[in-house]
Amino acid sequence: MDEETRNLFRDRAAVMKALAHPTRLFIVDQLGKRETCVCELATMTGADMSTVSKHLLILKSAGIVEDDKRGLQVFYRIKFPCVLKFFDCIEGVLVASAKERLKRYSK
Amino acid sequence: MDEETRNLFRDRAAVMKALAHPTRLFIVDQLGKRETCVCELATMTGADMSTVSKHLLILKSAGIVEDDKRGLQVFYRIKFPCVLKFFDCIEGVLVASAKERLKRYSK
DNA sequence: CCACTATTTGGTTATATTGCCAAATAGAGC
DNA sequence: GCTCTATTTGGCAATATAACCAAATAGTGG
Repeated sequence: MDEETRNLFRDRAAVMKALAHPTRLFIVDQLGKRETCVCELATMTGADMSTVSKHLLILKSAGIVEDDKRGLQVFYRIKFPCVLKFFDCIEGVLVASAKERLKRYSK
Repeated sequence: MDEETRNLFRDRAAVMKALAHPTRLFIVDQLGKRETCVCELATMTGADMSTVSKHLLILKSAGIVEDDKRGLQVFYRIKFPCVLKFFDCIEGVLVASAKERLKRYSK
């Protein structure tokens, strides 16, 4: 594997990494419905606002979301809706795993 | 956010996490082309075979790949090709980020 | 059974991530 | 300017990940 290939997969992994957290996935899912401010996301997730803010920074740095300050509040929205479509694929993986587990135990 | 929702996003994140590593992304990409044995993946990635084996276990536990032992070798193949389609989305995110960075510096 | 090869497992150390608290920043309205 | 609210930033302790080496396991062929 050459340097360039290595860099390509490092960069791709960085984007995936940004998505690889329950709270961040929830946030992305929510932003897929409508743009939402930090305070509301904090209430929804039950996490500290500073924690949510950091999660949002991670998503923003990865280029997945963008923000928009209006008055005191900062609204975040999703930049790449294609990310949302991936959830169905994930869901398929989860369902299949659950079925296999079920089959294993019922034998 | 109720317990059930929390669990759902935890499970989804677990799958994303399995994908959120350069070597594992490379492996998934390669398995998308053809099933491949551990030894060849080790050569391709330049990583220790034990390291590759652990990465494969992570992907397998997540339900993304499956294995098939034939003789001394263990071949891995992808179970959910839809994962591969997500790469295009990621690529879009990366290209957009690169463009923005370029624009910022050329001003 | 022995030697050889492919793979997995265990263990250790280094590094990265997370979440909380406290403090800093920034805009709104009196 | 002061105060209140929303957000971000800094710092720290707890936890999770990763990579390497060595050792164990498993199948092959003499």
